[in-house]
Amino acid sequence: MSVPLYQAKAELFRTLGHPVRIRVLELLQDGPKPVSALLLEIDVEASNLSQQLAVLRRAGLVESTRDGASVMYTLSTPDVADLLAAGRRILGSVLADRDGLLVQLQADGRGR
Amino acid sequence: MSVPLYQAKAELFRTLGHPVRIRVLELLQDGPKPVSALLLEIDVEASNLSQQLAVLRRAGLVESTRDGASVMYTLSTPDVADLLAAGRRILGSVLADRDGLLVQLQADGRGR
DNA sequence: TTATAACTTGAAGATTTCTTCAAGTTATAA
DNA sequence: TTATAACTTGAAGAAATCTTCAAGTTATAA
Repeated sequence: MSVPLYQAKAELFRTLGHPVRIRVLELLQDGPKPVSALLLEIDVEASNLSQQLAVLRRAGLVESTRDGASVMYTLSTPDVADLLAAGRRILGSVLADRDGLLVQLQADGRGR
Repeated sequence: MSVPLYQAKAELFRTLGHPVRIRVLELLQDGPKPVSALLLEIDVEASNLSQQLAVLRRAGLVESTRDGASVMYTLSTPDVADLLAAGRRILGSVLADRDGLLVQLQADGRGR
């Protein structure tokens, strides 16, 4: 019944393995946001975003609370920021500047 | 046709999203190891391990060199360790939250 | 009450990823 | 030369994940 630790880790990383989910987490680093705000910044259909938010919720990475007609999302722990930052660093050392991604990465790092 | 940064990030995380690949990276943190040594510690068929090693190689996370009849694997950057450590921390805070909820839930159930 | 905005959900087909198998290298031992 | 150990590879069916659609909530405005 107990899930091995390395499997829990794999599941955590797999949860991050989707462009929309990555974007959501990055946007939430700046503070709680309603779905409508996420929709303005991420180019995806509402139902699709909802599906991805559900994945993040199930993994325990975000939490939602209803606020009137809208629903607010928050990172459930600020540690998520560390993970994203570590990811950025790895990309930096691993990416042999394919089509300028490295340059984007540097700009991104300074951004926040 | 450049790959957006957040997509590259998602691919990186997805690469980590497999128990065998996680274990390989963890084992390689202690230094280079031949496939035979990995096989001793990970319960998986040789061909399956090879497939997973190929995924890690394609992602640029590990490098291999032939040494006589055996093949040595190394982390291509020590930054990988940071990523795994960050993952561990998140798991810690997320599981702690979960457990807290579980306790609450049980207490609530007994209450009525 | 009715309508609408803001989201979520379940289902289903499309796409990816996994696991396994059979076959193929490369290096060394007999 | 032949055999064997140590790995890798391509292919194929199984399993998991994605995207989209239709339908359903919940809260508020008309």
